[in-house]
Formats: sequence, structure tokens, C-alpha cells
Amino acid sequence: MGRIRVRGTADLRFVMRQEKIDLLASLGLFAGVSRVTLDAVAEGALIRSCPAGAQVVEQGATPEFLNVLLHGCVEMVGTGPDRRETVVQILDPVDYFVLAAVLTDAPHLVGARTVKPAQLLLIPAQNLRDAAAGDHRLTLNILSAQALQFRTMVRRIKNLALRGATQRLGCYLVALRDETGSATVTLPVSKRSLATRLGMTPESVSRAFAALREYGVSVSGRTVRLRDPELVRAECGPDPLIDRDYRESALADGERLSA
Amino acid sequence: MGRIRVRGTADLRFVMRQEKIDLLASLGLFAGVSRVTLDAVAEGALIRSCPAGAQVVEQGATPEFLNVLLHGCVEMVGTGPDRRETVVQILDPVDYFVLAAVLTDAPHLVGARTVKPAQLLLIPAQNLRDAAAGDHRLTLNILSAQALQFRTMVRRIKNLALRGATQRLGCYLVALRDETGSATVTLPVSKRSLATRLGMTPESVSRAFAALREYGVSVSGRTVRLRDPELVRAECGPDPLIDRDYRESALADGERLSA
DNA sequence: GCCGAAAAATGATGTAGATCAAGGAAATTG
DNA sequence: CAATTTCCTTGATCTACATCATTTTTCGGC
Repeated sequence: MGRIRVRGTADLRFVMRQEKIDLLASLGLFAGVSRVTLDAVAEGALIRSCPAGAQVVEQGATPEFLNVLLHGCVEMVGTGPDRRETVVQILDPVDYFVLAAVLTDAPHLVGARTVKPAQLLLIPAQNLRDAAAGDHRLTLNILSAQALQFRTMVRRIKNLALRGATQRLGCYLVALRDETGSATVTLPVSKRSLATRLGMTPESVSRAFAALREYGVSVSGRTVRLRDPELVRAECGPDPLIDRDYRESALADGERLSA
Repeated sequence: MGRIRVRGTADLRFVMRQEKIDLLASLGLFAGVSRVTLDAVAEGALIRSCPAGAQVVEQGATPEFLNVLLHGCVEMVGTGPDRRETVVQILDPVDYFVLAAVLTDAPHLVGARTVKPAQLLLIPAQNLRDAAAGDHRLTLNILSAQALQFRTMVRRIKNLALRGATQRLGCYLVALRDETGSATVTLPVSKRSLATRLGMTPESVSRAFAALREYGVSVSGRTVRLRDPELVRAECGPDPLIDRDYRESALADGERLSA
């Protein structure tokens, strides 16, 4: 079989077959999946490295690969007839994207572009569908991942519809603090990209930070200090049914359905 | 086994075991699924009839049943800490809801309430999970349904973010026209519920209709006449990547993944 | 056909956040 | 270290809708 061409200026790195298989095996999606299936899926899989701002998936195209984000950051963006854009989802490693399109073999409803330089694992769509058709365990894993993604989407919708910009930022900060436990928190991303994550403009992020000063939030570069987390909590109303529950996100591995 | 209790004032109707099995078998979700599996799933399944405006699923509760909407209309609504609400999805028969919550066995992120009197088929969550664990074909069907639902959600997000109120209404009307082919179209729902479907207020629907008059759209009750569909099309920019493709929605039956 | 109630249309106002437009701080480069 | 660019902040408008208030229409029941 010849090399599979990938459009664009992307940098390709071919890894050894065994390495690819090991990589697949380490993904939650393939947890507990038989060697035979892994082997079949790995056939034609490849690693792709992209610079920041690269268009990774073209809206409207037919899916050729399931994408696994290994490093970097990718955003899924929908484009309207008049060039207007909306970011539907932001992904951090390790996560899968265009899963639903691959499974239904239907055109991509949204495109994907890198926010930071990224490394992707590409799994040929047909391989995955064939493997799923023959491997029950794999299918259960995929189902689990797809269900989780669905819920992530619902969370985002609720976050955008039910809270104002300031509340969204406040809840984001409180969640960060709860992860680390310390009173001062370091933003993991630039404020620009924080804006897209929270579904607003950079200007609005600035104003939201300004508004939170009243509740003891002070910012200096990427360092944020929460003088009184409880006050922010009371004011912004974080909610486990909106803000990601880390326990739920942790099991991107499809352990849930197999018990 | 005793009767399963369902909260609330709902009206229950118990049907014969064989009828339940036949009903299940007729659903796309169970297409091609073995008799043995059907039998196991049907155990404890029941039919529930609800009046309009009934709360069918409580946000935050742990899912006890997969819900299948047989007749009527249901909306999924997310509620914030301050009672604010947002409609995440509107469902018409036959469709499944709370599928992702059942699969992950995690709390409902949104509640469900009837818009019109509805008849539901309730499948015990544990039954479904157990059945999926043991039946590959069923799992593939569920996966297909879940992927479709994911895409429906993405479509809705794009529709809301990328178009104005008037455009959304225009596209909706054009899509209706394309289904029937006739120049005059009858709205399948009240304007109030059209508003929630399109993600806006009833007032905005009125104004959107008024705005569309300019493009040859005349309304009289539930009858809408499109004098020049092409003009509306040009003005509103319908898009197969946003507006439901009837071919895609048709296969709520999970045929896609088994070929 | 008439009446009361619900639905829809229309008008007036409010508002959150986007957009546009500068200024100022930080970081990258030579 | 200076210079240039990029990022961030702040301020001034703009806009699409929601909201509130009122009128008009439609429709079901008698």
C-alpha cells in the first residue's frame, strides 16, 4: 500500500508500526481491545504534526480519518454562508474529534483548526468502522466516548445560555482553583484563547476580569489571585451540571459500559 | 417482579409483554437485534402517558429509564441556579432521549417536559446497559443513534450562532416547502412552539414573519405562502450543514454502521 | 353568531455583549 | 537595550434580541 496523502503543508512523521500499535493501545478508546483489532486499525494510521493556525479538517468534506489530539490544541469551528464563524468546541489532549462524522460517514458539519502547534494521530475512518463492526469491546468504548462528547456539548450550551460573561469566567477560575487547591491560579492559556473557550471576545474577558475585581479577584499577567473564593462562588454559581466534573472527564477511557 | 413506580401524577398504561416486545422490535434502535436481547430489555419496560406541560425527567436526577418518545412532543430544558431556562433540544416522534445520561449512568444535565400530551416508552436503564454489554448489534445501533444526536446538537448550535432570527425562520420555511413541494406550507406547530424550536421568543417570530413579507412570504394563521422561494433561499442561505438533511434524520435506525 | 380566552401582532424600551477605536503594557527580535 | 510587534485594557458606540405593555386577531364553546 502506498503512502496516504494528506492535504496542505502539514509536516508528516511516520512512526514504526509497533509504535503506532502501542500508541493506540494507550488510548482510552482502545482500552482492553484485542491485539488483532489494534493491528487492523493501525494499518494506515499515521501521525501528523501541524503548526498553529492550520486547517486540519475542512467543513463539508467527507471524513477520511478519526483524529486523535495527542499534543497541542484544536478548535472546532462552524462557518456560515457569510463567512461568520462560531467555535463549537475546544479540545485539549488527549481527545478525539470528528468521531460522529466518521461513524455516520457524513460530511463534517464543522471544520477543525489548530490553536497551538499540534500533533495528531490519524486513524483511517474505514478502518475504524470496520473494526467497530467486528469488535464489541471497541464499540462499547467508542459509544462511551461519544456519549461523553454529547454531554460536553450540552454543558457548553448551558454555560453559554444560562450565564453571563462574568459568571462564566468566575466559574472557570473557581474550577481551576479547585483543581490546584492553591489561592493563586495560573491560567493555562492566553487570554485570547480563554475568550474563545468561554464563548466571548477578548474585550469581554477583560471586562469580566474587571467586574470580578469587586469580588476579590486580582490579575497580573497569567497569574490570578482569588482573595475570597467563596465570594466568587456565591456570585457566579458554579454547578456540577455545567462545569466539567473532572471525574467524568477522566474516563475518556470507556470503562463505564463494560462493568 | 413488582410494578416499577414512576414519580408524579403520570398516567400509566401497562401493555402486554408481547406487545412491548413488538414495539421495541419496531424501533430503529433495536433493528436486527436478537429475540433474546429484546426479551431482556422488555423486562420492566413500560408505557407512560403524560399530559402537556408535565415534567418527565428531573434535571440532576440519576437516569432510571431510557425514554422513547412515541407520540406527542417533548423539550429538553436546562435550568440555571437562578431559575433561568434554556431549551436545548426539541423532540418529535420517534426519538430517544436521555440516552447519553443512561449510557454513562451520570446525572441528567437537563430536564425534560412535554410540550404536547405525549406517550413514552420507558426502558429500564440497567436493562439497556446490560443488553448493550452483551449484544454487539444493539451496541452498534445505539452508537449510531448517539452519533446522530450529537450531530443534531451541532447543527442547532450553528443555526443559533451563525444566523439571525429572520434567517432561521426563512430557512425553516424553505425546508418545509422542500419536503412538501407545494408553494403554500402549513406550519406543523403553533407559533409559540415554533419560537422555542427556533431559539427565540414568540414576539421575535412575529417580527421575523413581518421581515420576510418583503421577500414574498405571506402568513395567514398556520398557512404560509412562499411567493418566491428562491428569493427567500437567496436571502436566508439555507445550508445542508445546518438544516436537517432528511436523509440523515431518516436513519434513526442504526443501519449505517452495520454494512 | 356571539362571547370570553388564548394567541398573535405591534410598539416602546432595556440590555448584554459585539464591534470599533485608541492607548498602554509585555514580550520577542535585532 | 532599543524597537517593533503582539497582547491586553479601556472607552465609545452599535445591534440584535429580549422584555414589557397594549392592541388586535383568532378560535373554541355555547
